[in-house]
This record gives sequence, structure tokens and C-alpha cells, in this order.
Amino acid sequence: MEYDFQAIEKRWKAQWKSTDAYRVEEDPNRTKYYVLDMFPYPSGAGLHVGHPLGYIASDVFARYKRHQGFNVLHPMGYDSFGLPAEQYAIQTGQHPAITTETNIKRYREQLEQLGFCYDWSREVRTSDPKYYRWTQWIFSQLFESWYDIAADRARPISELVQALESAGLHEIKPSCDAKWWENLPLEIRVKWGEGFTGDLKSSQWLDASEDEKSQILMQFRLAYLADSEVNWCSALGTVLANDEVKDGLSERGGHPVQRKRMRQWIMRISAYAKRLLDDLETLDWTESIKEAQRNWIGQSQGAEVQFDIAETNHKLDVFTTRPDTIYGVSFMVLAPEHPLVLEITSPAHQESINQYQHAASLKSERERQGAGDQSVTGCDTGAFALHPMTGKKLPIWIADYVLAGYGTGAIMAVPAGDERDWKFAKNFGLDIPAIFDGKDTAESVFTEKTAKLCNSESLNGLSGQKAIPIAISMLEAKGVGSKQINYRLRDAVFSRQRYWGEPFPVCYENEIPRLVQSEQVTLPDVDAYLPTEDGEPPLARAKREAWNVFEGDRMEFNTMPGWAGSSWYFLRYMDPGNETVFCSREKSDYWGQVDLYIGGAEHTTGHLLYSRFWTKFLFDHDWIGFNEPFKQMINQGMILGRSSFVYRIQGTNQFVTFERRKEFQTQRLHVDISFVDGDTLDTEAFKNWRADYADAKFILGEDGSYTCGFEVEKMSKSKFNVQTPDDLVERYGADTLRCYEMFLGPLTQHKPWDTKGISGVHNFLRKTHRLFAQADEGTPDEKSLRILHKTIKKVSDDLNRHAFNTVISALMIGVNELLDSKGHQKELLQPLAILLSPVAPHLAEELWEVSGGIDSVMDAAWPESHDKWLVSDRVTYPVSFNGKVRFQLELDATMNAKEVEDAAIQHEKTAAQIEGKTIRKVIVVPGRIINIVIG
RNA sequence: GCCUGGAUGGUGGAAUUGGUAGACACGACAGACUUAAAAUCUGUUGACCCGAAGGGUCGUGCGGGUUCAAGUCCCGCUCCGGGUACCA
Repeated sequence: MEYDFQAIEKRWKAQWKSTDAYRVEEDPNRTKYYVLDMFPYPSGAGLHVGHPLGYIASDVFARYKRHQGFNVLHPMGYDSFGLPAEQYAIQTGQHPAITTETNIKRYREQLEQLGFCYDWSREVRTSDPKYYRWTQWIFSQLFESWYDIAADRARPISELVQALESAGLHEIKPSCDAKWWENLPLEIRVKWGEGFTGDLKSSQWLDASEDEKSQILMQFRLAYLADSEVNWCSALGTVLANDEVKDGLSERGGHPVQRKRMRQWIMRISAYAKRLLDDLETLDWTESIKEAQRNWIGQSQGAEVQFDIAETNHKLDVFTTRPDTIYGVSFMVLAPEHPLVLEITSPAHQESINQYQHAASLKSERERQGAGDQSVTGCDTGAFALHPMTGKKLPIWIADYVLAGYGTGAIMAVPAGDERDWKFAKNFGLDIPAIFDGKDTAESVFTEKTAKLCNSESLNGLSGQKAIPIAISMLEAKGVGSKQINYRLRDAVFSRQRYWGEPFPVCYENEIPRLVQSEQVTLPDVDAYLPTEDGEPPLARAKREAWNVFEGDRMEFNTMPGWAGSSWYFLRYMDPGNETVFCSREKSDYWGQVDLYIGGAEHTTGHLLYSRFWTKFLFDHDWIGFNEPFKQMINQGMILGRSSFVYRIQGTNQFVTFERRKEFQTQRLHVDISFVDGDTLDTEAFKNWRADYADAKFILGEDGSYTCGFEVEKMSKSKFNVQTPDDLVERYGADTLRCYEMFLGPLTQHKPWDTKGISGVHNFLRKTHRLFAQADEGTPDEKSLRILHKTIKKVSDDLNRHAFNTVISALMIGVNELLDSKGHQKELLQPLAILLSPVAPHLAEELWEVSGGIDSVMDAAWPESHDKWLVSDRVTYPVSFNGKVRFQLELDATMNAKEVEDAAIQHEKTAAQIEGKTIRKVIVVPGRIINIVIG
């Protein structure tokens, strides 16, 4: 009987559906295992062959764990808010919900086609109000929380209020901006006086009005409203990401983009910087991803130093990692946006400063940070700072290499010891004080901490490493500085000026925000998915009646970013239908962390950081019992496309085959890979492709066919190299596609997609089918048993280390050898069907039945290999001379090293190798190798 | 620049702890079956040299090194992919 994959796959899919085979429930008697794929965005194009790679791997692993008796949670859902649907809505007026629904339907069909063992009853969609209700709830909780630095965790804002009422800010330290009071309106600060430095008294708090209290609390909330610099594009009425801006213009449309301060919701992720950094140690992720997160969080240790500004009362704070070089400071540099610039610039410099600030505001953050061009720019303010130790006057400049958002937005420049400062000093002719003994820093910068300091008073003679703590205590003693740990990690902007996202459960009264708690806020209908004419987000178009709940003067017009819904979705899968909590504690205690997370590496610093942050927040409130979401993660590589090309002779409609293309002047054109089999073009299909090719002529090769050229590149529609799984599933079946994607190579590596090899894998399944067709009740011989147990061991070991590609080879070898040894007894075939089941589940069910298995193969216990069948009593040793293998020697496995050595030396072929030379040494690794050193 | 992953036959790749490099598969070639083709099956297939069997030399991006033994470890490079960037 032929391997009729279509009938087999149809039959078992129906069977699984009718028995609800993938339904999982909590079961206290079994150990859980949670396998998760990264949340897909359901795009209109559907899945291409690159997508399922990770899904197949996780599915294989989930099935393997199920065989091992684990209670496996393996869910799937959709990150269904997002820009493409909104873009489509702008163009067509179709509600994004409709587009999204259509796309999800297509995704679902494709996913089901591949036979994944998802428990679809747990499916979630971020755009479903029943889901985003809880995203909104988590936002509310962040709004209602502050971060207690001493306790190192989030706490309810009510506890902060209590503390403020009884003792002010004296005894507690909330995470906040270093000078949080400067964000408050002047009226409040006036009441507290000039010298206010953050030590809020309970009397001052009790004295404040309700509005004022709300504004003060805003400085400490974990979700807070503040002004933040954004790339504003007024033509598009929206904010753009750094990489959507090119040369000061929007990438789409080429409209001018300007840096602008906008009031936005922000997440105080910086409060969690240290924990996010430290807890990386507990994760089984690749070192490269962990390292990238470390760099992103960017902890640096150093000191904050205060400089007085000459002839004013202003003070300038800077952060430095090199307080030891304090005597090398020769000027100061502020970010162009630094609030002090306005106040200190001398009238003579005012105009050039204004110009420079304007120019800087037109640059994107990326451009400011140099992307490519290393030219040094800056502008003198005409003001001077006073050196805290020497009192020397130091000119204050502004330059765009100093970023407002990092540290204090100002630096003390030490040209002798810092690359950028040195270049800046050289460029503008500023002093470069020599502070390193024996280093000529007028000629080149010296950035290491190894040289002994000079011209540095009490620090003289010390190396930088030793001088740092001494310099800090010196600064502390003088009251002009203190030890400080700084993080590069910035608070995350949480507002988007878009329609298709979660609405905030927030309304405004006198522009003071408060939570809407009477009812869930759902997305209102709008007449268009565009910003309003005065640049308000699309939600500002919603009429009052369009909101299902309307409180205060107005509702919040922003929506939440894409990462909101995806930061906690792994929790919702545990308890998808719960209408009273986001996930019951009982269920999250049972399912716990994701044991294995599979997805691309492109989410390294976005999703993977934010979901860690939210997990820690939920943990702080004891709503879940673990503080990291994803225990182990594997990042799959990208699947690249294989493009095919035809060669058109210039100026004609004639196409020349690949081998002969050099004989003519040709243009290389992409051709749709669906007309190409191997590299051979279906010329008829090609002619029917497009009208202008209808009368194409071909110069063929010797074999009478047209051969295409090829190249490996990213899969994309415009390159006509996109392979969808659909037609492959139709031609070969889902099991073949699953096996083939696994067989292609290591999961984590990038690899070209090439269907050439798929027939080999398909062939393997056919051979397997053929082997089982001969199933009988006999007793297997020893040879076959050895093959089986070798295969069990190899497949199990490889699955354990996620080497899915070699799992397939091992199965191929096993099947080939069993066909050879006539090992078709049911006793052998049943375990073999189980081994096959994770990778080719449909065929495995069929074969399980054929070989007399009971119930579904999915729940059959994973076979164990027995040493009895693995160890052999004979060993074939390679015998090498000076490392070169010369012959094989079969010996008894029980022989010890000395006996093996003697046997090797006495062997007749050894004599021929020695030939006059003497044996210097013999190395025997029992069971492995013999090496005889001669000379 | 920095961080990070990689480079092995014509192709995808295997070699898990330093121990027989090239498993498995594709492709190619040859053969069987066939009137023929397709399909299927069998064999050969890293390069080079001598040859009847058999044997030898070279060989894992490049140059060094450690070792009885290196694709694997160390030092120095080249190229390709990804991330990131004047982060004080």
C-alpha cells in the first residue's frame, strides 16, 4: 500500500478534533511543562515557511514532553493589535477589527494544517476586550503603585500616601527622577521655597490641594504622565520611531520630523534596572541575548559631581565614571536641551546657541549619536563653571553628543582621558590638561585606568583604579559629590498616537488624569483612523456617545503600545476565560514559568525586557509566585529565501539559459519560484505569468531545458521567492514539511530555504510506511533490537539538547537499517512509532494503529533504551601512527588498556608501519582509539 | 568601533567531553526494471597521485601555537550575518 499522506493526515486531524486530544487541564498529580512560541502578529500575507520553523520545534518538544508523562501546556494566540491593520484601515476605511479577524482565520487554518498540538480552547487575542481588559487592569495597578527602593519592590500608592501623611519623604525613598520637584508647576514649588531639595515634609503634603497631591504622586507612580522627547512628524500627525526617521525626514512620505516634547504615559522600568540585570543570571538563555540585555540596561558605576556656575546661584550636576580624573577637567558640556542652557547663555552667544539647538532638534537620536559621521559639533554658551576642587573657571559648551536623557544630561569633559572629549577639545582648541604621568595626551588620548595620575594634588601617584574610591570620598568630604550607580536604561514611553491599540482606562478633569473604574473602557468607533487636524490622536475623533463610558472632561486619546498586550500573555494562557482576575493564583502556581520559549532574537531588548519587567511587578504584589517569565529560551534562525533568476538579452524578449548567459549582454530578473523546479524553468508557465512575457523566446541548454540562476536572500514578495507552507503541504503532506524544516539544519542557525531536499525527507516517510506495512507478530532478532535501542538513545539524547535536525537523521538511519535487517515485528515497530510521533504525528498515529498500538500514540510512554542492546562485546579500534589512522583492529571490549596496547603492537600491520623506527609511546583510550608514536 | 553568531565536499549539514572528518539527505554519475519515460531499487561520489587488489599525499576561511592526537583548545588575522552605538 502506498503512503497516502493526504488520507492519513485528514483522518487523524479529524480524530484529534473529535477526541479533543490537545485539551489540557491542571492536574496536581502530574508535573507540568510549559512550551511557548512567541506571539505572532497575524499579518495579511499569512504564514511563510520561515514562521513555522520555531512552531514545529516547539511542537516537537511539547509532544516529546507529553510522551514523557508531563502535563504539557502548549498554547497559541495572536498579538492582534498593530500597525498594518491600522494602515489598511486608513487606506480602505475598513475597521481594523475586520481585517484582523480575517487574517486570524487564515493563520488558524495554516497552523491547523501543520498538525500542531495547540490547545485552541486557550487561544487569546490582545485586541479582544475580554483580554485587554486585563492589560488595562495591569496598567491601572502600575499607576496605583510606586517603587520602594529600600524594600526593593513595588508597593501600593496608598502606602506612599500614608507615609507622606505621617512623616513626609523623610524616611522612605521612592524611585523617581533625581529632581522630581522640578517637574511640578511653579505654584507648588514656590510654596516650598528656593532651597527645596526633595525632602517633602508631611506638613507640606497635608497642605497641598487634591490637584497638587495628584501631581506630586505622579512623580512616583510606576505608570506616570510626563513630558518626553519624541520624533514628531506634523504632516503625518504622529510620532515616529528612531528608525522611521532618515535625515530629518520621515521614511514614509519624506515629511519633516522634529524633536518635540509631548505629554506621554511612561513606565518606570528604570526602577527595576538592577533586578533586571541581576536576575539574568538565573535564566537559561543564550549568552548573546543576556549580554545584549546587560548592555541595554547599561549599569555604570561612578560619581555624581556638583559644579557651581560662575556669577549665578545655579549648580550643574554631572555623572562621571572617572572621578579620578577630576583634575583633568577643562570644560563642561551640556545636552542642547538641558534646561540650564536657557538661563546661563550669555547674550553674545544667544544667537549661535539658538541656532545650534534648533539644528540639534532636527536630528534624530540616532543621527545625533553619530551614525556613520564622526564630525564634532558644539557651541559655546559663554558661561563658566567653577571647578569644585580648584575653583578654576571652566567654559560651558553644548554639544549634541551629550544626550539629555542619559545621566544628568551634562558631562565634565576630561580631554586627556576620554575619546570624545579629546576630539572636542582638539576641534575647538580647548585645554587638554596633562594628568597621566608619562603620557603625552596632547598627541593622543589615554583612556585606560593603568597610568599613575599627576597634576592631581592628593591623587598624584595613584593609578586610576585605586584613585576612584579616594576621589569619591574626597568629593563627599567636600560636599560636592557622591558615589552613584547609573543605568542607561530609560523609562519606557507607553503612549501611542494610534487607533488600533488598547485604550487607556483614564479620563481627565482639568487635565488631571484619573482612572476610570466604573466600567471597562473599550475602543470607540471613529469616522477615520487618522489624527485630527490639530494633531490629536485618532481617538480624539470619537464622539462623546461613541465611548462606552465617558467620565471627566475627556477621555485619554492615546492608546497603548504593541508591547502592552504581549508583556503578560503567557499568563493569560493559563486561565484564559477568567473574568474576575487576569489569572488565578492557583493556576499560575500550577503552570509557573514558561519552561521553554522559542522565537526570534529580534525581540531581545523590547518584548523580552518588558515582559520581565511586568512579571517582576506582578510578583511584587504577590499576584504571581515567580519573578521571571521565561526560564529557558531558544532563538531560531531566520529562513532565507532562494530566489531564481532568468537572463533576458538586453533590448529583446529573448531569455538565455544560465550556462550560456555570458555569451550575451543580459539583464538578470527575478522569476517567481513557483515556475521553477530544481533550477529548471517551466517556460510555458513563465509565458503565462505576465503579458509582456507571452511571446518570450528561449535559448535553451544542451538538455533542451532552461536553467535559472539562483541566489540566497531574505524572503520577500518583491523577490518572488516566498514559499508558503500550503502548496508544500499539499504536495508532500504536513508530516514531510515538519520533518524537512527540522532536517534543514540546527534550529538556531540562519539557513537558506531550498526545497530540493524535501523529496529525501518525503522518501524517508514513505520507507517508514513501507516498513510498517510488513508488520508481523514475530520475535525480532538481536540485530534489529540493537538498531531500535540505538535509535531510541540517539533520538532521546538529541531531543534533550534540542538538536532536532539530527533526530531526523537518526530516524532515517534506524528505518533504513531495519528495512535491511527485516526488523518489522510489532514489538520493534511500536516503540519506533512513538519515536516518530513528535516529528510526524499524523503518520505516527497511523503506524501506531498498524502495529497494534492502543489509543493514541500521543499518550504512549516514551520508550527507554536498554544498555543490554547498546553495548557490544567487540570494539573496532582505529590504530594510528603519529596521529594518522592506518588500520582497524577489532578487539574484545573487556580488554584493558595494557592488553589492547599489546594486541596493537603485535599486529602484523604494525611491523610494516614501524619499519626500522622505534616505538616511543603508545596511547590507548579504552573503547576509542589507539595511537602509536614512532620516531 | 564594540558586542555577538558563523565559515567543513557541487549543496543543506554531521562529528555531543580534544580521539577514525564528511553521518544523514540533496544533486551528479553508473546500473537494474521498462518498448520508452516517469517512479522505484542498487552501486559510486572530498581533491589529487600510483594502481589489479590495495596503498599514498593533501584537506574543516587564513597564519602561527599547544598536544601522542585539533573542525574542536590558545594567539593573531580575513570574510559573512545579526545587534548596538559619541552612554559620560
